[in-house]
Amino acid sequence: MPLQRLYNRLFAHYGPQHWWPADTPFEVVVGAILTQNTNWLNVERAIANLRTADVLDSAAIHRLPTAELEALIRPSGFFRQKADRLQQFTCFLHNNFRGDLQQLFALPLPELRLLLLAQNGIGPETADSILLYAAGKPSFVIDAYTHRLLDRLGLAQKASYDSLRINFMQHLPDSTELYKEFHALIVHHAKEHCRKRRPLCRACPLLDGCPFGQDLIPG
DNA sequence: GCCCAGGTGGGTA
DNA sequence: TACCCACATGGG
Repeated sequence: MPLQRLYNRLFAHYGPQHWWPADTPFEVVVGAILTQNTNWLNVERAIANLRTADVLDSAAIHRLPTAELEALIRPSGFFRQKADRLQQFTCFLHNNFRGDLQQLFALPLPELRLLLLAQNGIGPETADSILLYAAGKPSFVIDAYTHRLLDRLGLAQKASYDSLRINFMQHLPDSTELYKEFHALIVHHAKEHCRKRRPLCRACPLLDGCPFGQDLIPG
Protein backbone atom coordinates (compact mmCIF):
# COMPACT_ATOMS: atom_id res chain seq x y z
CA MET A 1 0.00 0.00 0.00
CA PRO A 2 1.68 3.26 -1.16
CA LEU A 3 0.45 5.44 1.70
CA GLN A 4 1.67 2.86 4.18
CA ARG A 5 5.02 2.90 2.36
CA LEU A 6 5.14 6.69 2.54
CA TYR A 7 4.53 6.46 6.28
CA ASN A 8 7.17 3.74 6.70
CA ARG A 9 9.80 5.88 4.99
CA LEU A 10 9.04 8.94 7.05
CA PHE A 11 8.97 6.98 10.29
CA ALA A 12 12.22 5.17 9.47
CA HIS A 13 13.90 8.50 8.82
CA TYR A 14 12.50 10.70 11.59
CA GLY A 15 11.27 8.29 14.24
CA PRO A 16 8.24 8.81 16.51
CA GLN A 17 7.05 12.41 16.85
CA HIS A 18 4.70 12.16 19.85
CA TRP A 19 2.42 15.00 18.77
CA TRP A 20 0.55 17.34 19.53
CA PRO A 21 2.78 19.68 21.58
CA ALA A 22 0.32 20.48 24.40
CA ASP A 23 -0.22 19.53 28.04
CA THR A 24 -4.02 19.15 27.98
CA PRO A 25 -6.84 18.50 25.49
CA PHE A 26 -8.09 22.05 25.98
CA GLU A 27 -4.65 23.38 25.11
CA VAL A 28 -4.87 21.38 21.87
CA VAL A 29 -8.17 23.11 21.04
CA VAL A 30 -6.65 26.52 21.73
CA GLY A 31 -3.56 25.73 19.65
CA ALA A 32 -5.66 24.39 16.78
CA ILE A 33 -7.59 27.65 16.55
CA LEU A 34 -4.60 29.94 17.12
CA THR A 35 -2.46 28.22 14.49
CA GLN A 36 -4.89 28.95 11.67
CA ASN A 37 -2.73 30.43 8.89
CA THR A 38 -0.10 31.24 11.51
CA ASN A 39 3.47 30.22 12.29
CA TRP A 40 3.56 27.89 15.30
CA LEU A 41 6.22 30.00 17.02
CA ASN A 42 3.73 32.85 17.28
CA VAL A 43 1.13 30.45 18.64
CA GLU A 44 3.55 29.37 21.37
CA ARG A 45 3.96 32.99 22.43
CA ALA A 46 0.21 33.42 22.70
CA ILE A 47 -0.22 30.18 24.65
CA ALA A 48 2.62 31.16 26.97
CA ASN A 49 0.79 34.43 27.68
CA LEU A 50 -2.41 32.50 28.50
CA ARG A 51 -0.48 30.15 30.80
CA THR A 52 1.25 33.01 32.62
CA ALA A 53 -2.11 34.73 33.10
CA ASP A 54 -3.46 31.40 34.40
CA VAL A 55 -6.36 31.36 31.93
CA LEU A 56 -5.48 28.27 29.91
CA ASP A 57 -8.74 26.50 30.67
CA SER A 58 -12.26 26.65 29.33
CA ALA A 59 -13.91 28.34 32.33
CA ALA A 60 -11.29 31.10 32.48
CA ILE A 61 -11.44 31.82 28.74
CA HIS A 62 -15.22 31.86 28.99
CA ARG A 63 -15.35 34.58 31.63
CA LEU A 64 -12.31 36.59 30.51
CA PRO A 65 -13.17 40.05 29.08
CA THR A 66 -12.71 39.84 25.32
CA ALA A 67 -10.29 42.76 25.23
CA GLU A 68 -8.02 40.97 27.72
CA LEU A 69 -8.12 37.75 25.71
CA GLU A 70 -7.29 39.69 22.54
CA ALA A 71 -4.27 41.27 24.23
CA LEU A 72 -2.97 37.90 25.46
CA ILE A 73 -3.22 36.14 22.09
CA ARG A 74 -2.07 39.11 20.02
CA PRO A 75 1.25 37.50 18.97
CA SER A 76 -0.63 34.76 17.08
CA GLY A 77 -2.17 37.24 14.65
CA PHE A 78 -5.87 37.63 13.65
CA PHE A 79 -6.33 38.21 17.37
CA ARG A 80 -9.83 39.76 17.26
CA GLN A 81 -11.18 36.96 15.11
CA LYS A 82 -9.44 34.24 17.14
CA ALA A 83 -10.47 35.67 20.53
CA ASP A 84 -14.05 35.63 19.29
CA ARG A 85 -13.72 32.05 18.04
CA LEU A 86 -12.21 30.85 21.32
CA GLN A 87 -14.98 32.43 23.36
CA GLN A 88 -17.70 31.17 21.05
CA PHE A 89 -16.30 27.68 21.53
CA THR A 90 -16.09 27.93 25.34
CA CYS A 91 -19.61 29.37 25.35
CA PHE A 92 -20.84 26.40 23.32
CA LEU A 93 -19.01 24.04 25.67
CA HIS A 94 -20.48 25.61 28.80
CA ASN A 95 -24.02 25.84 27.44
CA ASN A 96 -24.19 22.27 26.18
CA PHE A 97 -21.62 20.20 28.07
CA ARG A 98 -21.16 21.97 31.40
CA GLY A 99 -17.80 23.21 30.14
CA ASP A 100 -16.52 19.63 30.11
CA LEU A 101 -14.53 18.69 27.00
CA GLN A 102 -14.65 14.98 27.87
CA GLN A 103 -18.43 15.10 27.89
CA LEU A 104 -18.33 16.59 24.39
CA PHE A 105 -15.76 14.03 23.26
CA ALA A 106 -17.95 11.17 24.46
CA LEU A 107 -20.05 11.61 21.32
CA PRO A 108 -19.38 9.21 18.45
CA LEU A 109 -16.88 10.43 15.84
CA PRO A 110 -19.21 11.25 12.92
CA GLU A 111 -21.65 13.17 15.14
CA LEU A 112 -18.85 14.94 17.00
CA ARG A 113 -17.16 16.00 13.76
CA LEU A 114 -20.37 17.54 12.41
CA LEU A 115 -20.94 19.35 15.70
CA LEU A 116 -17.42 20.80 15.65
CA LEU A 117 -17.80 21.86 12.01
CA ALA A 118 -21.01 23.69 12.92
CA GLN A 119 -19.05 25.99 15.27
CA ASN A 120 -17.93 29.33 13.91
CA GLY A 121 -14.22 29.31 13.15
CA ILE A 122 -13.86 25.55 13.14
CA GLY A 123 -13.33 24.25 9.63
CA PRO A 124 -12.27 20.76 8.54
CA GLU A 125 -8.59 20.98 9.49
CA THR A 126 -9.25 22.49 12.90
CA ALA A 127 -12.03 19.97 13.56
CA ASP A 128 -9.84 17.01 12.61
CA SER A 129 -6.92 18.31 14.69
CA ILE A 130 -9.23 18.55 17.71
CA LEU A 131 -10.71 15.11 17.02
CA LEU A 132 -7.34 13.42 16.59
CA TYR A 133 -5.12 15.15 19.15
CA ALA A 134 -7.58 16.33 21.81
CA ALA A 135 -10.32 13.69 21.63
CA GLY A 136 -8.09 10.79 20.53
CA LYS A 137 -10.45 9.82 17.69
CA PRO A 138 -9.11 8.35 14.42
CA SER A 139 -9.81 11.30 12.08
CA PHE A 140 -6.98 12.08 9.65
CA VAL A 141 -5.79 15.71 9.42
CA ILE A 142 -5.15 17.20 5.98
CA ASP A 143 -3.17 20.43 6.30
CA ALA A 144 -1.25 22.72 3.96
CA TYR A 145 1.82 20.51 4.33
CA THR A 146 -0.09 17.39 3.31
CA HIS A 147 -1.51 19.14 0.24
CA ARG A 148 1.96 20.39 -0.67
CA LEU A 149 3.63 17.02 -0.22
CA LEU A 150 1.07 15.20 -2.35
CA ASP A 151 1.38 17.95 -4.93
CA ARG A 152 5.20 17.65 -5.05
CA LEU A 153 4.90 13.90 -5.49
CA GLY A 154 2.65 14.57 -8.46
CA LEU A 155 -0.57 13.49 -6.76
CA ALA A 156 -3.91 14.97 -5.92
CA GLN A 157 -3.24 18.50 -7.18
CA LYS A 158 -6.87 19.47 -7.10
CA ALA A 159 -8.37 16.99 -4.68
CA SER A 160 -10.78 18.31 -2.09
CA TYR A 161 -10.10 18.18 1.65
CA ASP A 162 -12.70 15.49 2.24
CA SER A 163 -11.59 13.29 -0.64
CA LEU A 164 -7.98 13.34 0.58
CA ARG A 165 -9.05 12.59 4.14
CA ILE A 166 -11.21 9.68 3.03
CA ASN A 167 -8.38 8.37 0.86
CA PHE A 168 -5.92 8.33 3.75
CA MET A 169 -8.43 6.71 6.07
CA GLN A 170 -9.46 4.02 3.59
CA HIS A 171 -5.89 3.00 2.79
CA LEU A 172 -4.53 2.96 6.35
CA PRO A 173 -5.43 0.94 9.46
CA ASP A 174 -8.08 2.63 11.61
CA SER A 175 -5.57 3.78 14.23
CA THR A 176 -5.47 7.03 16.18
CA GLU A 177 -1.78 6.57 16.97
CA LEU A 178 -0.89 5.94 13.32
CA TYR A 179 -2.84 9.01 12.16
CA LYS A 180 -1.15 11.16 14.78
CA GLU A 181 2.33 10.02 13.84
CA PHE A 182 1.72 10.21 10.09
CA HIS A 183 0.45 13.78 10.20
CA ALA A 184 3.25 14.85 12.55
CA LEU A 185 5.83 13.22 10.28
CA ILE A 186 4.43 15.06 7.25
CA VAL A 187 4.78 18.37 9.08
CA HIS A 188 8.30 17.54 10.24
CA HIS A 189 9.31 16.54 6.72
CA ALA A 190 7.71 19.58 5.11
CA LYS A 191 9.57 22.00 7.36
CA GLU A 192 12.85 20.52 6.15
CA HIS A 193 12.22 19.52 2.55
CA CYS A 194 8.93 20.87 1.28
CA ARG A 195 8.96 24.66 1.61
CA LYS A 196 6.48 26.76 -0.27
CA ARG A 197 7.53 27.98 -3.72
CA ARG A 198 10.60 25.76 -3.72
CA PRO A 199 11.22 22.44 -5.44
CA LEU A 200 11.38 19.33 -3.29
CA CYS A 201 14.79 19.34 -1.61
CA ARG A 202 17.39 16.99 -3.13
CA ALA A 203 18.13 15.61 0.31
CA CYS A 204 14.48 14.67 0.81
CA PRO A 205 14.42 11.18 2.37
CA LEU A 206 11.30 10.32 0.38
CA LEU A 207 13.21 10.62 -2.87
CA ASP A 208 15.96 8.25 -1.88
CA GLY A 209 15.93 5.54 -4.54
CA CYS A 210 12.93 7.05 -6.33
CA PRO A 211 14.00 10.39 -7.89
CA PHE A 212 10.45 11.49 -8.61
CA GLY A 213 8.67 9.60 -5.93
CA GLN A 214 6.86 7.56 -8.60
CA ASP A 215 6.69 4.40 -6.55
CA LEU A 216 4.75 6.31 -3.92
CA ILE A 217 1.78 7.02 -6.16
CA PRO A 218 -1.28 5.54 -4.47
CA GLY A 219 -3.23 2.84 -6.21
C1' DG B 1 10.26 45.92 1.83
C1' DC B 2 8.79 41.20 0.62
C1' DC B 3 6.97 36.49 1.35
C1' DC B 4 5.49 33.19 4.45
C1' DA B 5 3.09 30.68 8.32
C1' DG B 6 -0.12 23.56 10.57
C1' DG B 7 -7.41 28.30 7.86
C1' DT B 8 -12.06 30.03 7.96
C1' DG B 9 -16.06 32.47 6.44
C1' DG B 10 -18.36 35.59 3.49
C1' DG B 11 -19.02 37.32 -1.01
C1' DT B 12 -19.39 36.97 -6.07
C1' DA B 13 -20.08 34.80 -10.78
C1' DT C 1 -18.34 24.80 -8.08
C1' DA C 2 -14.50 28.05 -8.22
C1' DC C 3 -12.06 31.92 -7.16
C1' DC C 4 -11.34 36.33 -4.27
C1' DC C 5 -10.72 38.72 -0.04
C1' DA C 6 -10.30 40.06 5.05
C1' DC C 7 -8.29 38.76 9.06
C1' DA C 8 -2.75 40.47 11.64
C1' DT C 9 1.50 39.16 13.93
C1' DG C 10 6.52 38.03 13.78
C1' DG C 11 10.60 35.56 11.40
C1' DG C 12 13.76 35.15 7.56
